Amino acid sequence: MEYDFRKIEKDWQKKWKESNAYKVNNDFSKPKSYVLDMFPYPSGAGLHVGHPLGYIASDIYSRYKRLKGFNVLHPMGFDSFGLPAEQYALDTGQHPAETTKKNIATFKSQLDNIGFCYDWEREVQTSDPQYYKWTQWIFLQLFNSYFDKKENKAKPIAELIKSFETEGSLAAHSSQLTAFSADEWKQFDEKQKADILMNCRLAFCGYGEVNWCEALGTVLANDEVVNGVSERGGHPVVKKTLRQWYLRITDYADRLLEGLNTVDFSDAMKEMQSNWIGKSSGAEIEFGVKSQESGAKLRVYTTRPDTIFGVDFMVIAPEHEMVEKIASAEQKAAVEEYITYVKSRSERERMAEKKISGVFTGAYAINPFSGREIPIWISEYVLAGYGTGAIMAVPCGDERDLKFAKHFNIPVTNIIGTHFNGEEANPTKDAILENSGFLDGLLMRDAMEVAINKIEELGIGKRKVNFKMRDAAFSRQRYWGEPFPITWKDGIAKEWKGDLPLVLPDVEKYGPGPDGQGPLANIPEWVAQELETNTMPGYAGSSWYFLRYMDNKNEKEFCSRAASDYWNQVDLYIGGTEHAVGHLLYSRMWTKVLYDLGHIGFDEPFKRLVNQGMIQGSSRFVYRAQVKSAIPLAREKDENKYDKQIFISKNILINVLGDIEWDTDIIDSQKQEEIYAIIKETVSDFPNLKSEGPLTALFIQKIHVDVNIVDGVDLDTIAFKKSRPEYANAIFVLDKDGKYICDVEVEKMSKSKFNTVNPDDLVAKYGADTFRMYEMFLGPVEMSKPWDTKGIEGVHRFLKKFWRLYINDDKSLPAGRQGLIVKDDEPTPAELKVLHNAIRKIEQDTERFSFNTGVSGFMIVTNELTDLKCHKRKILEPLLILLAPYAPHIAAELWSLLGNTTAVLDAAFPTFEEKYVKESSKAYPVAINGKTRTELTIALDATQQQVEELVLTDEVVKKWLEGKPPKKIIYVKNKMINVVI
RNA sequence: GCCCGGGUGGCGGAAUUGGUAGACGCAGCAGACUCAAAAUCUGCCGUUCGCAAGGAUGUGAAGGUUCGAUUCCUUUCCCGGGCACCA
Repeated sequence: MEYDFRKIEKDWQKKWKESNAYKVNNDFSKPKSYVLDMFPYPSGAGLHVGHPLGYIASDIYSRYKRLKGFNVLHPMGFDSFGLPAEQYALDTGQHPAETTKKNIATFKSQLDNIGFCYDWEREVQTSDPQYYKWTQWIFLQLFNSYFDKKENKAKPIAELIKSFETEGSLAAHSSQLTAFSADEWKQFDEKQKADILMNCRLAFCGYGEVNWCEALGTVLANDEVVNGVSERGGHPVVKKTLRQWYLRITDYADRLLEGLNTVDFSDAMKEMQSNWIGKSSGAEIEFGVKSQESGAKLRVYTTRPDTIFGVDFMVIAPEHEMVEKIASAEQKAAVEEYITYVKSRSERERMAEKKISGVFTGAYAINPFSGREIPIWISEYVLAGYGTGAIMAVPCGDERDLKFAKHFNIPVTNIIGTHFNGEEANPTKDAILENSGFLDGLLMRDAMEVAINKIEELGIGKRKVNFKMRDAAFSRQRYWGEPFPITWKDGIAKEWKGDLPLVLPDVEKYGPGPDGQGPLANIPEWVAQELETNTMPGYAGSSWYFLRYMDNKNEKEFCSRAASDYWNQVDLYIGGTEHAVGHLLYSRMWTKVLYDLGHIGFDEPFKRLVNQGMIQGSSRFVYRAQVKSAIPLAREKDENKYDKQIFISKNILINVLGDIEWDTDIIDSQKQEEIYAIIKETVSDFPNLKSEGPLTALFIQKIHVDVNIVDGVDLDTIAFKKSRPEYANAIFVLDKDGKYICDVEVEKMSKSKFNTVNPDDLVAKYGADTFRMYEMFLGPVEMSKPWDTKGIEGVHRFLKKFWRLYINDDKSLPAGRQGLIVKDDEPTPAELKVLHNAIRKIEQDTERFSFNTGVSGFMIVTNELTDLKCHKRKILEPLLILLAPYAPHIAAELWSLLGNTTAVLDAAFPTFEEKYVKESSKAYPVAINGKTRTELTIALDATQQQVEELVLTDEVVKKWLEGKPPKKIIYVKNKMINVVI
């Protein structure tokens, strides 16, 4: 009886489906565990082997928790709104809903193939009107709320309106609001009131810059812009200001920061989030400006007010409102030219730029303490959105400022004496200040307070806490997203009065609307209702989906309070670090808002977060030789002068060309001759280069080849010929051993690089259990690594070996002697020790997410029990329960073959018992000066003195001591012994 | 540029708290079984010197702390992720 994984897996998947084995009930009597994966965007390319890495980990953990007696919620769904489906619609005219539906069906069948324990009845899809009904509802909660700065929480905006009527603007506790009295408020007209309220709402409208592509008439995402032009078509892209929705996430900055102390995320993750929030304290200082326009003030934000005497120049953002006002007549042209240049640059480019650029405005700021005139510059490295969009530059203490000063020959003032060497800036806070007027002689650390106090005293600035984080842009000029339930009349935004959901209408075409508006602006009926034409961004639906899984059929509420009180926080959330600052911060904010408004009972969504690494693609390349024109321009159109395609094995090229960088497909003429000669050996009718004329040359191109037809680096030449019609008559120039060797490179896994591996293929060949265990065996879940299918055989072999502990599959034996060989004999102490070591190992490794070592633990226990020839029920039955989370199908089959009528899914995880693994002695490594030289078996309760005596009688130790007494003998109980000589 | 990770044999990786570097698996080599193949089993397997016993060396690089460093500290190189409209 062989391990027939195909039959076993098919049968069990069917049984589990029929018996609803994965159905999760809101059974409030049991302890709960909520295990969640970041749900996928259902791309047209389908699932590749990178996707399931986290899903398998969470599936193992869910099944493990179930064996431990928990009611486990482990759902799956789809983040099904998004740009790629819309782009596909633009290209093909197919409705995104149609393609999305198709893609989801593919994803689901691929997921089911791997044997996950999802309860599909709880599935959510963000583009489903029954789902986005509640996304819209939550948006309205945000729209109808404000952040009460005093209570530090969201409250209904109706309460604010009431307070305005009695207290005026004081009620908002906001410095940004222009002051008004209660009476004034009552006098305001509707528009004035609406504008003030808009400044308080958690979801509000403002103006923001977008990547505008005039030629395409549309707004582009950052990754659709490459080197300042559109990725599609290469059209110019400029900044354009559009009305946009925003979420006031900055009001939650402090709570988002503090909340990190209450969750179990990695330190790296917490650090990334707190850096993103970027809380800093310092001062805003106003400088008088000497320019054509008198009375202008320049407000800068600095975290180092103690360095105010070291300011040698100011830098303001090119977008800064003062630029036009202060630029001098002589500098005007230069300033305008610079601003035009900056307009064409993306924010990313501006920050990543190593080259220093900038222009002098011709104006000067006045240092309020020294009266010094400080030149005001413009540079792209200062962004308008950060702080005040203006900085005071202190070159002796800031590297970027120093580089700028050096580049433009601005003299540098040293205020920190010997701490500054003139070459490198020193950002220390521990220097004694010099050249610093009233701060002279103070330690910088202490001078900060002194400086701020003085600044406040003089009324030229104030203490200020600043956040780097900006409010989250929440609208897109796109079709495939949630419509806003908002109408606009006379410039006033109002809640749409119809019943949610406000359904996304069909459109004729997916192209942009007029004036940079989204496609919805093309629908007369939509516009006639004065509905908002923007749609919500991708992260809207994903900011709260974990709540919907708890109660996804609820038609009255987004999630009943009973369900959210029970399932509560996600106990374990798995996903990639690429979501560190986007999705995670947004969903944390939404959770806090829902909590503040009393809709849920917790204000952090994810209790524990585990990051899964990226699976990269390992691309394979072949080298193609062609005879073409030597002139680059002509070569583009030029046909290959030989009618067959010739591919040369990598090693042959390396022998001739060395291990060179392949950034060009042209090789020098002498090497061409050598390669030509080699080709000629295989291809006798290959055209003579010279006879084709002097303008003809040999070109070698490096071309991606599908990894699935390469075994390691050996190309399957027959499969290759079949892979494309133009390769049908390909000729291979092979190595001496007759092999075609491919080149290898690690890249992102993507269809276009032919390096994707479909889990379906591997499941078909080795089974889901093997696939699951192999993905885990690859390495730690958190680590990124390139995919390599080699090695999966080893895991498959292990499962076959495991099978043979239970079943005799020796075909040479008569049928009667094949089959189950498990006996009811009592196990020996050695066998019990092996089992209990395994229980401890698997339990620990599963708890700490070390699935790779868990798999190797299974291999070890299988090897050991095979060596012991152990076929005893009391050992092998508990072992099946250990294996069930990792390889559920084989475990279920053997469990049932052992005669069990209950499901292994609901067995009880075996209990580890110390008594079976207890040792009385240990083989200690004995090191001389830290280098292990021998081993001594010593009782675990031995004293230092006993150990020293034993060690000194050892022959190996004596040899190293050469008769001299040791300086010291270090004995660490249960670890090691070190003899110092 | 800034922030966060990672770098250990031919390859994936192990070493959980500073304590035997290379568990487990792949690949490779040698052998057993077989008419043969597949499957399975046994042994070897970082580099280097040595017949061997044994020694030297070795965790990206350079330094440091320590009886002892893959692990801690400093400097540095390379690779990956993020940087606000991909999801």
